[in-house]
Amino acid sequence: MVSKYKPDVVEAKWRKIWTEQGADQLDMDKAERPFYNLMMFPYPSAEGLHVGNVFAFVGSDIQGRYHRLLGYDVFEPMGFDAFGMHSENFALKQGRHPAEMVPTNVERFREQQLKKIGLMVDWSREINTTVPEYYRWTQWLFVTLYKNGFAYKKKASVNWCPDCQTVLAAEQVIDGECERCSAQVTKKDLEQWYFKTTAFAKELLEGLDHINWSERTKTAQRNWIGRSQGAEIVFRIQNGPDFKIFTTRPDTLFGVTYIVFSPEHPLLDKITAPEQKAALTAYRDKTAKITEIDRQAEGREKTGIFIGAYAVNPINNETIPVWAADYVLMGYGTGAIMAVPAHDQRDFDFAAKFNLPLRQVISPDGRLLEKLNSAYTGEGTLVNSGRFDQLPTKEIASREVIRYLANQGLAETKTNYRLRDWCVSRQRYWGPPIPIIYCDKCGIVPVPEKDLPVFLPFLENYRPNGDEHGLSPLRRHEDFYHTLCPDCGGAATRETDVSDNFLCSAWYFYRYPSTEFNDRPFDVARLKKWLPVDLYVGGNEHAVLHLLYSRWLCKALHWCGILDFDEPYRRFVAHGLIVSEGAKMSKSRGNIINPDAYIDEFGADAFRMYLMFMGAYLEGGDFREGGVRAMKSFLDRLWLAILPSENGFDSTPLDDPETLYSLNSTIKAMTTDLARFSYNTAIARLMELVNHITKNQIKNKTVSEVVIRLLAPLAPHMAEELWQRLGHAETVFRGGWPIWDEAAVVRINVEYVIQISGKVRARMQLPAGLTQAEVEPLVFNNSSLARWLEGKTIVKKIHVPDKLLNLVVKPSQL
RNA sequence: GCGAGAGUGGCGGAACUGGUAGACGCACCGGCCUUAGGAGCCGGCGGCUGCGGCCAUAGGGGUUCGACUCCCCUCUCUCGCACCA
Repeated sequence: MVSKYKPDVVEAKWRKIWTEQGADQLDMDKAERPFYNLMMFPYPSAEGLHVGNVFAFVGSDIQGRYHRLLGYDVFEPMGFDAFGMHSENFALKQGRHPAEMVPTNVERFREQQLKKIGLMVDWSREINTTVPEYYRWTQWLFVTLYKNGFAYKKKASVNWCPDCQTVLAAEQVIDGECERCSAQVTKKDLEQWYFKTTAFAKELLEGLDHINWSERTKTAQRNWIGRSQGAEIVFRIQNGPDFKIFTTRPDTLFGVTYIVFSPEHPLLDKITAPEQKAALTAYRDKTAKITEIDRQAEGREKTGIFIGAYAVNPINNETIPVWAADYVLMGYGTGAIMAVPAHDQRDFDFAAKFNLPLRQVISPDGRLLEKLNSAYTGEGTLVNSGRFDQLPTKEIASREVIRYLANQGLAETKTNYRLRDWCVSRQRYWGPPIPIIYCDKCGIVPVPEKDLPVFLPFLENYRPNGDEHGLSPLRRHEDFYHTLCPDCGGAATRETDVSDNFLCSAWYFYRYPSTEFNDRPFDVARLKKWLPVDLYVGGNEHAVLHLLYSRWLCKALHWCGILDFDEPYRRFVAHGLIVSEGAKMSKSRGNIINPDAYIDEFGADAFRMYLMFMGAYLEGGDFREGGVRAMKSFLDRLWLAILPSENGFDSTPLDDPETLYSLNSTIKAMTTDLARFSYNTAIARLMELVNHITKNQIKNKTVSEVVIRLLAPLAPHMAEELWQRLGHAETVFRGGWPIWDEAAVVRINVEYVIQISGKVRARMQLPAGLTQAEVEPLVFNNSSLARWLEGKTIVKKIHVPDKLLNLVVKPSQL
C-alpha cells in the first residue's frame, strides 16, 4: 500500500533539510541571474502574524520560487520593522518595555510562524531596524539629507495626535484621524524637522509614467501629489503691500468680488484694520481649536471675518473687500485666493452666507443669467470682462489674461502640488534619535559620521511626556540631553525627538544585500548587482506612505550622487485584501483568522494553496472555514495520483493524445497564470490535470515529474518530498520549470458549435484544423439542423477555425 | 464633487485580442461503501418549460452574423483624494 500524505512529518523534514543545506542562501556576488524578490517586512506585533501577512508573503514567495525554477538567482530576504509607534503603543498597553518585548516578538515571528509557512527566505540576511548596526545608518541618512539641504527645521502648524502625543506627517492623518490609534488629530504650532519631499514633486509624479506598478497604486500617488496648473497673480492692498494669490482660473479675474486670506496668513497682522484686530485674534483662536474632522464635517457651513481692509484687482483696478476664512489653507498655493463666487462653488457658498456680490463673467451662450442658483463652472465665453469679452475659456482666455498681466510683472504661470514636506520628528521614545546637536555658538550641528550611532538610551519610563510643547521622553534623560558640540567642543544639547518610523523602512531594501558590511550602509557593487528591486509585492495601504517616502528617498539619494538609479522598485504589485466570510476582519467582529491553527491541522502547503485559491490575488478573497480542508483533500488525492503504485510506473510510452493535450496545455496555462499573479486559476488548472490523471489511472513518471514541478511554487514542502520519492537527489527547485510542447497543445478533435443566425443549434465533434470548405459539407449533412434550415436562404456564413460555423439566414425568414 | 476599480448560480469565483457563459472549488441533493462518520468513491446541480425550446452576466438602449467582453445612459458597491482655489 502506498503511504499516505502526512503534512506535519513532510514539512518538518524539509524545513530541517533546507536549513541544514542553506538552501535559500546565495552567494550575493557570484549570482549570475539576480532576481531581487522583495516583500514588505512586518512589524512584530505581539498578536502574531496575521493571515493577511501570510497571504501577502505566500503570493510573493510563489513568484520567488517560480523564478528560481526558471533559473534565476532569487534573493528573498525578510526583516522586522520594529521601531515605531505600533510597537511602542502596544508595549505601553501591555505594561512592558519595548526593548524587552521586541526581541521576544521577533523571535516568535521568525521561529514559530514565518519559518513554518515555507518561504524561501535567506535568514542570514535578516534585518531588525531597532539594532544599532541598522539605525546607525538610518541616522547617517538623516545627516546626509541634512548636509545636502533636504532636511530642515521650521515652525509651522502641524498635525498633533493627542493620544500618541506626537506630531504626525500629513500622510499619517487618515480622514482626520491618527493612522495608528484613530484619535482625532488637532493642529499645533511647533518647530519640527522636515524632509523636502516637495523638492521632487514633479519627479515623483512623472516617474510614475515609467515604472511597472499596479495602476491603483500609481493613481493613489497621483492623487496625493495633486498637481494643478494655474497662475500666481499679484494683487495690492489699498494703501498697503502687494500680495500674491494662486488660481487655476485666471479667465475669471473680472469676476473677483472679494479676497480671502487663510487665518494663519502672516500678512494679516499688517493689513488688518485696528478695529478688526480683536475679531481676527478671536477667529484665529476658534479655527486653531477645531479638529480636522470637525473642519471637514463643517464642510458646507462657511465661517470667516472681514478684516477691514480692501484690495485692488490688477486687471480693472476695482476695490474689493478682504476677508479671513478657514476654507483657505495656509499650506497650499500662497495662502490667499481671489474669490469668484459666480464660478466657484466654495466662493459662492461663502458669498451667499455673508451677502457678498456675484459677478458672472463666463457664459455658456454669451448671455447673462438673471440669477445664479449655484456657481457656473462649465465652459463658455467671457462676458463682463472688458477687452477680453468673447474669448473662449479656459485655456485661451487664461493665457491672454496672464500674458496681459505678465507684461506688467503682475502674473506668472505656476504649477502647484498638493504634496507637503514630510514632517519626520516624533515626540516619542521608540525610534532612532535624530542625530542633531544644538550649540549656542555653532547653531545646528549634525552628529559627525564617526560618532554614529547616537544610541537610544534605556529609559525605564518611556511614556510620552504629555507635554503640550511637544517635548520628547528623551528630554528627561539629562545625560543624553547634555553633550558637547562636535565643532567647538562647548556645551551643547541634543535633539530629543526621534525620527518617523517610515524613515527606517524607506531604505531597508538597500541594506539586505549588504548586511555583512558594518562600515557602510550598502556596498556599491552589491547595489549595482541587486538594485533596483525586481519585484515588490505588498499592500496598497502604503501607496502614499512607505511607497511614496521610499521613492522620494531614492530620488534624493540619487541627487546626492549616492545611488545611480532614481526609482527603487522596477515593479510593484499590490495584492488584494482578505475578508472573512464576506466581512472585514476585525477584533470587534471576532472573525480574525489565526493562521497557526490551520497550519497545524492541515499543513502549510494546504494553507498556502487555499489562500491563493480563494480569490483573485490582486483583488483579495473571502476566507471560508471549509476551504483549507478541501485543499488538504486535493493534496491527498494529488499525492496518490503522482506517486507510483506498488507495481511502479507504467513502462509503456505516453502516447494518449488527450493526456498529452491535458499535460501540455496545463503547463502553458499555468505559466501564463503565474506571470499574471492569477494564482486561483493556476490552481484550478492543476486540479483539472490531477483529475484527469486520477480518472484515467495514469501512472507515468514524466507526467508525475511535470505535476511536481508545477506544484513546487505553490506547495514547496510536498513537492520536495514527492521529487525525492521519485528518485531525485537534488532539490526540485533545480528541476527547472516544465516546458510545454506547442504541438501537443493542439487538439485532435474539437467541438464545433453550429449557429443559425447567432443561436447555438448543434454541436459536432470534428477533426481539428479543417478549412471552411471542409467543415461545411459535414455540417450540412447533420440531420438535426434540417428543421432549422428548411426553406431558408443562407445569406452569410461565418467560420471561426476549430470553433464555430455560423449560418446567417435571411432576416425576413426568421 | 474629482479620480480609479468592480457588479456573473445558494456561495467563492472562471471566461486570452468579441466566438460553447458558469471552468475550478464550496455548499446542497441522490447513490455506493460502512456499526458509524465532519472520511472515501460515483453521479446531479442557473431559472422556466408544453421537453420542441425559451430566458439569463446590476438595469435600459446601441453596434455586430455573434456581446460578460465594445459604445451611450442609469443604478449600486469598494478604494484613493477632497473647502487644494
